[in-house]
Amino acid sequence: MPELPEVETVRRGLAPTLVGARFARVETRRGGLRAPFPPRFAERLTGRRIEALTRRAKYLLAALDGGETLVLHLGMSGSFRIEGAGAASAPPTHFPRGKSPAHDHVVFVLDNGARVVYNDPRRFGAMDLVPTEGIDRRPPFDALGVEPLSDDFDAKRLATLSAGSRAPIKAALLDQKRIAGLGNIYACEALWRARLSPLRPAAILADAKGRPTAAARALAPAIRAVLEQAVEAGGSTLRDHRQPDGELGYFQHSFAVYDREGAACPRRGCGGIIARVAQGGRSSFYCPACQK
DNA sequence: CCGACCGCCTGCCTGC
DNA sequence: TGCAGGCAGGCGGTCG
Repeated sequence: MPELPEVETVRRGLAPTLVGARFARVETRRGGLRAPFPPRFAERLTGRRIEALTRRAKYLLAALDGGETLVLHLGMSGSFRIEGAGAASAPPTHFPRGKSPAHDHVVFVLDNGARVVYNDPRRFGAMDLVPTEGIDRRPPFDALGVEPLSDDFDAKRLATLSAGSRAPIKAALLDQKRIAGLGNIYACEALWRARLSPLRPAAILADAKGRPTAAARALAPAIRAVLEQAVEAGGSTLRDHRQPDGELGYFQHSFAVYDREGAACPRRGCGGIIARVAQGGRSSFYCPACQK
């Protein structure tokens, strides 16, 4: 599920339960996810206090006392749910599609009585434990681009990191080394808002001197707006665990173009039909009538 | 250096 | 109804 807004929603949902608490016990139910868990993972977490929970791109960072940070990534299908103290209700008896207890891979038992359970059917997620000191200078964080919701991101920055690129603009938006946190959905949605075709070369965002073009001045605010609105809505597909069933789960949202192939373009007076094209093995959705 | 492609996993939907 | 095939919100490695 998780692009930047979903990860931010998860962060906000988990923070009240996690921050200030200690890990009383950590259960790993397999040796790892996409990669093996680090050595002595559970033992190194046990007894540690979570001092802060932050987000960088699509990563969650739980800074612990003792100098290490728990790095979490949800991959394609990861989610957390909170059970016990701090949860809105009893453990769920109903799991959304695919989210069976068989895919509960890690359980964090906290000293405040809560259990934070990580579920991930496809196991594309990741967990690591790394020194907090200098974390930004080590992989994968050293390679991440600008945070699109930060003050550092604007049309000028977008132009700078696109100048001279021969990649399609859609591919450039998905490149985490340029902009960190955009995924397929919000890249499609931002391009629609900016009326730009995903097929155009990224280089059109900068002029010959690397200055932002009108396209960049449309796209940068569109990226920011779609992400801000999605965060505001609690993520497009995840609802936070303040929901009555106590679960971080699905909240279907309506998109302008994403997954709407064949539907009418929602832009007033456009009348176009949403198309789908494959780019780099990913689907891009756009309106050929109004996105040029 | 860049960009295209593949593999990692499982579940769900489609079409035959 | 059954089943093969395609597809999915991410990432990192390889190859040209």
